[in-house]
Amino acid sequence: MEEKSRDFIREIIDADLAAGKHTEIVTRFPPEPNGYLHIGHAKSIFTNFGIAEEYGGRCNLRFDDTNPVKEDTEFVEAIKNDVKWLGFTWSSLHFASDYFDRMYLLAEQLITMGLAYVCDLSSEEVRAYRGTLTESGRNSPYRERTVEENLDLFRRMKAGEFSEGSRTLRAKIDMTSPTMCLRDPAMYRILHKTHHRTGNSWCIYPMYDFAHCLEDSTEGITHSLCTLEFEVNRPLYDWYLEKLDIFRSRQIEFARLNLSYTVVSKRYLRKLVEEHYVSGWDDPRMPTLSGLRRRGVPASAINNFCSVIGLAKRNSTVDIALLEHSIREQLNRTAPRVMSVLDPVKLLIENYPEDKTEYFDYVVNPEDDSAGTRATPFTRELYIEQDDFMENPPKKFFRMTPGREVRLRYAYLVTCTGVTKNDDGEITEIRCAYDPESKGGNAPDGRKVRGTLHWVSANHSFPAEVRLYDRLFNTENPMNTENGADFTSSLNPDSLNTAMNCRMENHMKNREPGFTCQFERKGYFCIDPDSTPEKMVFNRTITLRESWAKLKGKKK
RNA sequence: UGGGGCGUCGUCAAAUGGCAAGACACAGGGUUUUGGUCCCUGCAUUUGGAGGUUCGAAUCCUCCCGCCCCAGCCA
Repeated sequence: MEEKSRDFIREIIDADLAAGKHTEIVTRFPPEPNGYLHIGHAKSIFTNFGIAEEYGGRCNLRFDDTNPVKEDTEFVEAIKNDVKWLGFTWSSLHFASDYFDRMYLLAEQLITMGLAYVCDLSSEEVRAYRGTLTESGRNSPYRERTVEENLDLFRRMKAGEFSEGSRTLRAKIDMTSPTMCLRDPAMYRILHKTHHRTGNSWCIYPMYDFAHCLEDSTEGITHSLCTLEFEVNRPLYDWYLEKLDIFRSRQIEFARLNLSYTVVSKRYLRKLVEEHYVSGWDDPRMPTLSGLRRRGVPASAINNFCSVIGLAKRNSTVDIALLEHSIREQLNRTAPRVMSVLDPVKLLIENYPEDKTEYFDYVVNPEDDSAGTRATPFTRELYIEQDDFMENPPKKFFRMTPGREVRLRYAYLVTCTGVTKNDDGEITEIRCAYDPESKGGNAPDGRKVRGTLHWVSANHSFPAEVRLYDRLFNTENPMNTENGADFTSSLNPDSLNTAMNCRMENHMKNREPGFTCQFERKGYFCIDPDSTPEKMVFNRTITLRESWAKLKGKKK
């Protein structure tokens, strides 16, 4: 059985189950439809859906759409799509706005119980009456209105008789409470705004604290999992459910995900999009689920990452290397291998017949025997990677260099015989001689050949665009800037480099956007939706681990 | 300086009074027709600090220190 230790939430659930509190575990993922989902949400999705699945229970998808000024249906569809992509199926789909009638009735009930009142204080006045962290607040002058008056006023609020912001419905709790949210929190505010689902049928909208616990309770959510910042709101969550005497959902808070070299906050991601630092919510550099998907990150890698980082209450920042590891691990197992030359230079094999074409067996995926082999054409004129050749190489460089023998993967051993340069001194062509006895790349006498190069046949390849992505930010904590500078000052100017003249093997021609593969020795890539049959576009998902790059860096 | 939380390796994170897991990162070595993968090895005598209880403490007690959250008619 599973040796893995349980996190504190599963321990609580186990205890609740043991105590006979529930017969079925019900959770929910409750996004506000005001932006796109990001990797932080993936953690919430993974735990909410994951726990429900594990306990044989249910998990709902619920849109927390109680604020019409921020929300939009555009986001609803995108969010549903992202949740499905991660591989989860909601038990049922809900909208907080579907419960507006019920919430309204429960609000009236609280008024009737003498536990809520209509307050005419302006927002500034409310703030002044609220007190501070160390001084208690004062009662609103409207606090002692009669039930009848409150009911009448609240109904007229609903009917649209009052202007926006002129009144609120407040819970009557305790203005002296050291817990700020218990100082007569607002339950309803007046907002003469069109809601994306209810249109103009409402002009009063419930506040989060009042709405959320009712949504959970209504759906029979047994464990309402949310992030740490809601910990201080829990007394209020419990207060509403207790006073109304309805199903008691239990709120449990866990630490939200922070990732190094990344910004995970809707507000800042929105800024990146709106001010065009990136091409959109699904820009492959964005930590949004749509961005990661377009980048070529498999859903399985994200889920694996979520399981590896664990669940706890302490604030932490996960090293992005952990995510990168999950991505490589997944892709290594599944991605077919391809030889593509990103920065081509011509390689001429002088002693190879001009009109000859040979085909070599190419292992599609060494990690997956069932992927089989493919025939790859080899001719006299090839392309190789420019940085696989150096005229004056440093120590430990064991690629091509004048006079040295290297292997052309799966084909032959070749020895560099010279180079051709243009007037600017740039290398336009590398020349070499092959050993006909080394067919397949095997040294006939067992001589050692350290370097192995990838290549494509000039006449059996086509040009394509490749977008080389790197981290969006240069600093570990982009929010931590020098003397108050904006977080955009942490942006990595080299997060995107576009290579326009890459050479692809011909068999890549018919592949569709989303197709993922490994360009050998280079990294994992996928076909971008911008791709057309005339001009294919690839995204680099992530490089391979590069001990050579590390070595180079050290020498410098 | 009110209230609510949290401090275990560089980064995540277990251990629930009985010899401080694991992963990532890092370092070294081996295999290799990808400088990839894979495989070995090393990496906290000590758990924010100081006392105390105990045969025995990361776990219990006391005091101290540090960090996070709350003063929206946002969620």
